[in-house]
Amino acid sequence: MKKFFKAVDDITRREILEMLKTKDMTAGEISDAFQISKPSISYHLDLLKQADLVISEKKGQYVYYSLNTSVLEDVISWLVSLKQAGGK
Amino acid sequence: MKKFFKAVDDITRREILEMLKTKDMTAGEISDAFQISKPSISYHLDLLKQADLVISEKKGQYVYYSLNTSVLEDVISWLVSLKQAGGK
DNA sequence: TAAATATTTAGATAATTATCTAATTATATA
DNA sequence: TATATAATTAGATAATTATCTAAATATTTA
Repeated sequence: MKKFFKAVDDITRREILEMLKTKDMTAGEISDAFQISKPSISYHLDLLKQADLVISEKKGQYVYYSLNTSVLEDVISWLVSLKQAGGK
Repeated sequence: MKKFFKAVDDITRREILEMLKTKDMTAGEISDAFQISKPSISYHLDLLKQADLVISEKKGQYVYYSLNTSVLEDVISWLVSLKQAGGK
C-alpha cells in the first residue's frame, strides 16, 4: 500500500484518476487537461502505474491509460478497520 | 482530503494510527515505539492533527493522542466511487 | 524513406519533507 | 523554590519530489 499512498498524495494524480473514471484516455489527452508539461504528466502516469492504479496499453503510436481498481480493496479495508477501531 | 493523503503517505504516521487503534496514548508512549527522536514524532503527530486524524488532549504534563475517524468517511467514499467507476 | 506525431527518458533544479540537536515551555515533585 | 519530566518549537540539513527543457524512441503518413 506504500505506493498507493504515495500515488494519491498529489492533486494532479488524483485528478488523473478522476478523469479516468469516465473513460480511458491517451497520455496526450490526459496531458491536454493540465498546464504542466507532457514529461511531467508522463512521470505522474508512471507513479500511478507503479501503484497499480492504472494500466497502460499501446495502440499504434498512442498509449491508452485506464483505471485499475483492484488495489482499492486493500486500502478501503484498511480505512474501514481504522474507522471501526474509532467506534470502540 | 489533501491533508489526509499527505498524512497517510508516511509509514511512521500510518504506524502511529495503527497504534492508536488499540488505545489512546501519550506522545511519549508513542515515541517510545519508534527509533526516531521525540521531536520527529511530535512533527508527525502535528501532521496527523492537521489532517484531523488524531485529537490531542493535555492532562497534566502529558498529552494524550487519540484516533479521530470522522474524516475517513469522505476518503472511503472517494475510493468507493473510484472502485465503482472501474466496474462500469 | 523523410517528416510529423505521440510518448518517454535523461539530466538539471527548486521546493518540500523527515530528520536531527539544542532550546523552550509547561507541569509535577522533592 | 529548584529540579526533574513531558512535550513542543526553532533552526539546520540531507533526501525526496515535481517540474522543466532537450533528446530519444516508436509509429504513422506524405
